[in-house]
Amino acid sequence: MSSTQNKPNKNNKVSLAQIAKAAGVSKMTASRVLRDEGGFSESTRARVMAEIDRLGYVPNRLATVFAGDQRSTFVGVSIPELGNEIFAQVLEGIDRKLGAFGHQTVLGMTEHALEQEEKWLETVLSWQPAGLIVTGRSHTPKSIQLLSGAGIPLVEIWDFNSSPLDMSVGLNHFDSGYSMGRYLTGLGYRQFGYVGTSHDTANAASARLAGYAKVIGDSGGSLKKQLLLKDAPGFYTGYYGTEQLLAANSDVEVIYYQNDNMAVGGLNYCQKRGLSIPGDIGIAGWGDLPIASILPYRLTSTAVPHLRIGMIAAEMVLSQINGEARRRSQDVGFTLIPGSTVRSQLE
Amino acid sequence: MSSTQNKPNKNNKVSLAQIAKAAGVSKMTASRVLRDEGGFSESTRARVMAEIDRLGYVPNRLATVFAGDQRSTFVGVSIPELGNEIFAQVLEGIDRKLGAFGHQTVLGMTEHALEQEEKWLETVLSWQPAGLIVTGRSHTPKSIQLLSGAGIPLVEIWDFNSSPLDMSVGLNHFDSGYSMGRYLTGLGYRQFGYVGTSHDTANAASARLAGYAKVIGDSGGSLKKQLLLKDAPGFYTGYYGTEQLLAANSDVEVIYYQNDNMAVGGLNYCQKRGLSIPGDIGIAGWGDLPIASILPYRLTSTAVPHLRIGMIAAEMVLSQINGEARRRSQDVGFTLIPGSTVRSQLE
DNA sequence: TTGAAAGCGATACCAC
DNA sequence: GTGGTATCGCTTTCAA
Repeated sequence: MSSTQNKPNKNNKVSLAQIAKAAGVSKMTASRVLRDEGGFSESTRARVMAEIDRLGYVPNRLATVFAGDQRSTFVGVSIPELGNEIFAQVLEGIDRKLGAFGHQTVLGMTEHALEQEEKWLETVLSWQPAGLIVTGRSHTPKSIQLLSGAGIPLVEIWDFNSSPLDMSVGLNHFDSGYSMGRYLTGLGYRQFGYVGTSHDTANAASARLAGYAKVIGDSGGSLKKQLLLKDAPGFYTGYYGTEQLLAANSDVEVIYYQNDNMAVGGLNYCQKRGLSIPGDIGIAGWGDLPIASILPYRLTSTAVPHLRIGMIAAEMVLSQINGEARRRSQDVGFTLIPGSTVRSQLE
Repeated sequence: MSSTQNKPNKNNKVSLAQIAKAAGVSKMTASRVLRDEGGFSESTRARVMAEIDRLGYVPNRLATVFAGDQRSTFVGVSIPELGNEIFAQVLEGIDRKLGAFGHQTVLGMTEHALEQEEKWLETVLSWQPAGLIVTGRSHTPKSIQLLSGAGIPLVEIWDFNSSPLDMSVGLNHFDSGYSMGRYLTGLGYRQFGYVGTSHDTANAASARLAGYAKVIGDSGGSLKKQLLLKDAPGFYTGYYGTEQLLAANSDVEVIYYQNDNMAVGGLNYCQKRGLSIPGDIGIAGWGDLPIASILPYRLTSTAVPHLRIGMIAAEMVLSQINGEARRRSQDVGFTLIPGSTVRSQLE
C-alpha cells in the first residue's frame, strides 16, 4: 500500500493523504492548498477545501515541524509561581503578545527551585520550541549548558542582566532595595525591619534585601531583624510576619516588605494593634500592586512595570525569531513612591 | 548515505543516529538504552550514555510521538485571564498536578471571548495534546465540534455541568448567587445593588448575578442597579464602581460584588465616604480571596476551592489518559460565609 | 498546475 | 544482545 492511501491511521484521525485521495489529487497538491502556497487551480482548491471541511481534517503540526526540520511555534516560559500576582501579570503580558503572533506559551512553574527549572528545560527543549523565556538569572550548570546549546532566542527576565546568556529584560533589584533603604535612612530612620519569604535560591527579592541591608549598614543604621517566612508572599504572610517581628523587636521604626500585599498585611496588623502609621511605625512595600490604589493613604512602595516586562520579553523573542535586529538587554527601571506610610520629613 | 549516518542535521542538532555511530552501535540499541528498555549489556549502556553526555544530545520528542503515532504530553488549558487571581490559582492547581506527572501546560488566554477560545483550540489540537481543560461550559459550534471530535480527555471547569461534553468540575454559580441573595433577603434587606464587570459572553459571574436577581425578585425586593463595568474585576474597579452606583442610587442597602477584591474596593470607598458598615450599607463579595484574611472584620462572601478545582481537573485528565475509571462530573460546591459586613439579624 | 520520491528522527517488528 | 527495515504525516526537491 503506497503513498495515496485512504485507510485511517492508528489514531483514527484524518490525514492529508485521505483528503488528497478524496479530492482526487496528490498529497502535494493538497498540501499546497492547505498552506495557500499557490500553484494550483481554483477548482482544485475548492475541491480540496470541501473535503477538508467534510472530513473534519485537523493537520498534524508535529509532522509538519518534523518534516520541515523546523521549530514549533511554542515558546517555553518559566516563572516561579502563579499565586504571586506579580508573576501572573508578567505571564499575562507574555502570553498576550505571544498569542497575538500565533505562538503558544508552554508553562513551567519552577517554584523557585533551580533543579525544577532544569528538569522543565530538558523536557520543553525536546519539543523544539521556537524560543524560551525564563525568570531569573541564576541557573544550574546543566541548565546553562542546555540554554546555550539550544540555538533559539532566549530571554532572561525579572533580574536585569547586562551580560545575559542571550537577551534580558528586567530591573536591578539590588538597586531598588538600596534606593528604598537610602530614602528611609534619609528620613532619619535608624532601626529597620524586613519581612519577606524565603526560598532555596538566590532570587530577586533577596537582592532587594541585600541592597536595603547594604545602605542601612553604610549609614550607621541597624537592621534589627530580617524575617524570612516559609510561606507564599501574600497578605496573610505579611500580617503574621509583622506580628512575629514586632513581638521580638519592639524598637523597630520601619519595616520593608517583599511586596505590597505583604505590606498591606502588615499595615492591617498594625492598625489592629492600635499602632499609628507612620507615627508609631513606618511601612514600605514593593511593586505598586493593585491593592495600593484603594488604600486611604498612599503606600510607600516601588513601582515596576510588570506587564511591560512580559510584553518586552515576548517582543524580544518574536523579533529574534523573525530575524530582526533586537536589543540584547533592557533595563525597565523602577520608580520609588514616597507615599505616606513612612515619615514625610527628617525627624 | 544510509541509516547510520553522522552528518549533523539542518538544525545542527545531535541526533540519535549520531550517538549510535559514535558509540559504535545501531540506532535501535541506542534507542533502547535511552528508554532504559533493557536488552543491552552494561558496557553498551555505558558507552551510549557517555556519548549522550559528551555530545549534549537532546531527544526530539516530536519524532518520538510521531513515530509511535502517540499523543504528546501536552495538556491544553484555557482560562479567561491571568490578572484575575482566581483563575491564576486555578491554573496553578492544574499546572502543579500536571507537572508532577510529566505533562506540560499549553496556555490559552481567551479573554472571555468564545471566538478566541475557538481559534486557540484549533491551534492547540494540531499539536496532538494528550488532554484539554477549558474554562466555562459555553463554546462556539465549531469549538464543540473540535472538542467532540478530538478523542482526548476533556474537562470543562468552573461552571459545574451535569452533562458535560466529556468531564466537568466546578460549582453551580447560579445557586451560589441565589444563596447569597436569599441570605440577604432573609436579613431583611430590600434595596439591592450589584457591581461586577461585563464580558461579551455568558459566564459564571453573570450566572451568579442571575441567581441573585432571581431570589430578590421572588422575595419582593428590588435590584435597584446592576453595574457592569468594562474593566478588570479588581480592587479599583470595585472602588469606583461603588462610587458610581451610590451616586445614582443612594437608597441601596446592600451591594453584592463579582468578587472579594471588588468588594474590598467598595468597602474602602464606603469608609472613605464615612459610611458605616454594615450600619449604613452592607457589602458582600465572592470567592473568599486572600485579602479577606487580614481585614479587621469578616467579609461576607462565598468560599470556593479554587486550587482544588484545578487539581481535580488535572487529575481527571491524567486518570483518563491512564485509562483509569473516572468520575464524569464533580460539583465542588461552595460555602456561604455570613461575615460581619452585612446586618447580623433581621431588622 | 501537478505529482513521485526521498527523507525528517525516532520506534516497532522481526530476524539474527 | 543486537541490528536492519518499514513507518509515522508531512514537506522538500525535482521532474513532467
